[in-house]
Amino acid sequence: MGKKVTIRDIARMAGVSVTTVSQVLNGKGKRFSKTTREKIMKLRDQYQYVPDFHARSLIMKGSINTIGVLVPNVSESFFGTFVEGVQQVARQEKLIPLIFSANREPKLEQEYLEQMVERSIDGLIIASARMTTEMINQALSNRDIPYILFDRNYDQQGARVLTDDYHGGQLAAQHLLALGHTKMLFLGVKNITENFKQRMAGFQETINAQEINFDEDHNLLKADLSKDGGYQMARPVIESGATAVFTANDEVAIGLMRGLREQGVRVPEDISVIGYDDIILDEYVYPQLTTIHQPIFKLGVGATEILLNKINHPDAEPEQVEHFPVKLIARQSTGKCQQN
Amino acid sequence: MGKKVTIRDIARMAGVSVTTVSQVLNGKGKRFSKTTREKIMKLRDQYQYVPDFHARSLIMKGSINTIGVLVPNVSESFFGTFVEGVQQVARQEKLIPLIFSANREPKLEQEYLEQMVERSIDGLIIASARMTTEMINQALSNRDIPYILFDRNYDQQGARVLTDDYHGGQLAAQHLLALGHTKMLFLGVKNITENFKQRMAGFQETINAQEINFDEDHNLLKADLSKDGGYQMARPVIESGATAVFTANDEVAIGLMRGLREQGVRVPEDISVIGYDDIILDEYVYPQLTTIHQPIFKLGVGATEILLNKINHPDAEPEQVEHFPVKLIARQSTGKCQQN
DNA sequence: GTGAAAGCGCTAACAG
DNA sequence: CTGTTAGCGCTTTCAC
Repeated sequence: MGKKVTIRDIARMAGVSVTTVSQVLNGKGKRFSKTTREKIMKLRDQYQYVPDFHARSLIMKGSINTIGVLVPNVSESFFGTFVEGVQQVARQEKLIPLIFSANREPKLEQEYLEQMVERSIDGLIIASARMTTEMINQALSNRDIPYILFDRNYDQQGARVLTDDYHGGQLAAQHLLALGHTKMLFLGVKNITENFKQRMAGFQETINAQEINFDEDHNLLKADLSKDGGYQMARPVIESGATAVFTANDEVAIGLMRGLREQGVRVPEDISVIGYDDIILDEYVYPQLTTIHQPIFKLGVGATEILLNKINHPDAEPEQVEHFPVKLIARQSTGKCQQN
Repeated sequence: MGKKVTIRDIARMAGVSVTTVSQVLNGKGKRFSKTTREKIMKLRDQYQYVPDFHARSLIMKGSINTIGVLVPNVSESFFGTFVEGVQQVARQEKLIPLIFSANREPKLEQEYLEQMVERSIDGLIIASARMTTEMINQALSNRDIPYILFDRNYDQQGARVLTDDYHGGQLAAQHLLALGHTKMLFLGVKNITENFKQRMAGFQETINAQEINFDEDHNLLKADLSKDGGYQMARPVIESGATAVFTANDEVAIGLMRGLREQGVRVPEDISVIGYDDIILDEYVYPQLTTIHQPIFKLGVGATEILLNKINHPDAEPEQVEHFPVKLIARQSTGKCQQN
């Protein structure tokens, strides 16, 4: 218990040189005698020698097998599942994922990013819709650490995994239109980012194509991006007179449903609600939430795979982008428009 | 873009020695001329010099301001909230929390623990009910890294934050008894750990004291510790004939409620359900979940504070234990027993 | 005011 | 088969 055992201690005790110990312990010791090897191994076990990580990575730079994962908020189911996807491939590849949850605060994101740089991680998965490429490069001190982007602005550069948010918006609109709704609302968010913009654009344009009016002045409401955010918007939603609401994501939808219920509004009889993401929760709320499915876990897997690829082939083609499909999952929170 | 700028580069460019640069950059440069200082600062900004973390911690061991947080599963709301608590104080204290989510796999827990040791973190928060003190010490290579335990076996040694699980079980029983229930069930988990044992003990003994029968053969069912686990147990719960169920935690309760609903059983009219933890979700499900409240966020804060204290005063009193209160939150998932 | 030198714990040529 | 030497990037005496 206590003081750290160094490679030198082991060497001294074994009566050999430091090199020998190092080599043997790193499996490069074929050339040493069996006796020596065993002696060293025994000593290592006995004193529970663990090589110093920092000393090690000081020399073998870049090969530490650590990746950083920056998410807005681990405690959201969406990012929790995403991280699980990352972890799955990380484990296969013997990578250690360092998870940073920045609480949606740009300053913290920046800080964590810098931390990761200092710790010379091998690569980075950034799931933040807020940061611009510029901010990222800034935080990365213009070093060429491979990173991949997720859930964020399309116009940025960089390798990334994408889902078609525009199409997701279309699917939501088509579903609601097919159910006969004409008064529809998009419950967006205050700090709008590109992915949400796209969802709304797909939604809006599909509706407008049916010669049904939808414009930002009358059919757009803004909530905080959370369950509570959705909850708070129940009254405004009711007052809007809409019969169907498409929300920025499932968290907002679940909050909204709670609010509606407390106001005595029935879902879907009075108002249909459709969310976005397909988080696990959707099947556990009542009524079960109709939503646009994103393959969240797979996104985590995909992001990690692309990153790995970038790490292993730094000189490869410039920007790798992988597309993942979205689809409609019709459950119980949407129904025929009853207002005729 | 590219190659890393070292302190030597800066020194060379400034025409001074490495020492000077180091001193100036670490704020210990009062003794240097203003000109020199400014020159160095300028160069640092210009080349975006960031000191190498590993080189640094190799020398100044132990003062890196990093703590490790090992949780079973970040994507569970409970641990997500807990981690947020940790982060709050971490940020105030300028600590970087490294989050590891071990997916409830002992092997992974062990592996991550070893990783943290290698990276010479300053301290450790272990939220795993599975690992024994022995396993932990083993993974920690018997080094004296301060750590604190959470959500786990009481009989273990070590500083920790605790809530009174036994009392929580009592509260649940009292609540159900007051509602007139006599046929009660504890929906426990397969891999039982001390915290769950305690909950059940408090529950069971309170009930037995009323001369109502409750024994493990008839009144205990075991589920996987997850929403799906609870969901799967709906049928057995119904078949048991119980009018009230106390679940191991809220996740299980929420899953169970979904299962019951799908089987056409009403909550609370037919069966009352009471959970444990008071996760955020409880207010968003329908009916809102009655539960035993644990101050999850505060537990995270408390754990971190104790750890910090241990780090800063390694020689202090042996084991610090902080107790946090639990309380009953009566919502809508429990009601009067209708079976008379 | 400033710098030379030592060394943190480790690995990797290169000699023997 | 094994050891010597050099050095990763940085901080820290201590001498000039």
